[in-house]
Amino acid sequence: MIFSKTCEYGTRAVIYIAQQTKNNKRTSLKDISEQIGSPEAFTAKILQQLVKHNILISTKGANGGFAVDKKKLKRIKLMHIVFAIDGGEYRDMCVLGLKKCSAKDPCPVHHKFKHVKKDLLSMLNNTTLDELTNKMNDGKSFLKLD
Amino acid sequence: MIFSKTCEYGTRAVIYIAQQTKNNKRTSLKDISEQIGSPEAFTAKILQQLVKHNILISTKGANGGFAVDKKKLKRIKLMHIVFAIDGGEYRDMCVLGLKKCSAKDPCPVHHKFKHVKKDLLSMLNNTTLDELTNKMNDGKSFLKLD
DNA sequence: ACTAATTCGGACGTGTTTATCCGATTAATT
DNA sequence: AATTAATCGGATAAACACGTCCGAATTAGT
Repeated sequence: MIFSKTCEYGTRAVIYIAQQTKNNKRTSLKDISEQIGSPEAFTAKILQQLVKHNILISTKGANGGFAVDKKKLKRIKLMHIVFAIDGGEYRDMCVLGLKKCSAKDPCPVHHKFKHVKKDLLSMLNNTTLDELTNKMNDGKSFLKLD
Repeated sequence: MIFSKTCEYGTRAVIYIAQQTKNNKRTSLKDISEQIGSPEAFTAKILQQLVKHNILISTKGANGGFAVDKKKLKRIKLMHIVFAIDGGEYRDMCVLGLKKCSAKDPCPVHHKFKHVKKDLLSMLNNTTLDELTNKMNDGKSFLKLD
């Protein structure tokens, strides 16, 4: 859909990990993939990527696992996760796939789409990890639904 | 990006064809793919699909080519093209990729995303082919930019 | 009738995303 | 020291999206 599957799994994982972090728990790959309903080995790759981008902290060995730096919970935005995985391509996306679609040289849909794009980007840019975990803890949101 | 490449090419093609139709010209695959900058053979497949979905009319043989039923120019919406190619998946799309994300059982991003989704869908649902070709004829929009 | 221009349909090839597997490494527990 | 539980990194496989090729069918013009 709008984001790659990698990005979807990655975001769900980060939210779950952040939630556990708030409860002072580190969480393992196995636990994560079970809780968010994602393939384990594939999720491992995604988490590695997020560690490299300093969104997650990992510790090896027994009792190891993943966590989020608590100080960063309010600083990390959805945008950071999405950009870490899918790259910054969303900035200049064009509905019709033109490489250089701009206000000056627009595709026919440009001006009707720009508001949607702006809203999407500001949503990604304003939604914090902290906020999302709160919704989880309220018990009113889910990371796995079939 | 947001739509598949197939869908991007397809939409560009339909807009170009509609523009030619307005000038009472049928247009050939070769012409189309040149004008919108898409791979010819691949575009052929997409156009076939759009013919099957009654968005385009094709005529075989010498002097053949593609056109849009003029009476439909104001009836065909961006949505119809997108749905014909990518399917109706956009209706229930979830940022986090959950199959059954809804107001009742939402993912943590659901309520922040629903406005964006609504705007996107209404944009697709309100933008007519006629309107898009007008922007082309004004010379202020492009279907090919590199 | 013949030729040229075109779409149609099916098979095939390529590339990217999604996904798995396994050995190496690290750290806690016994 | 040995065992166990975990992440890391590289190779590989499967599925899907993207793209090509070519012969068959159709139509217009000569």
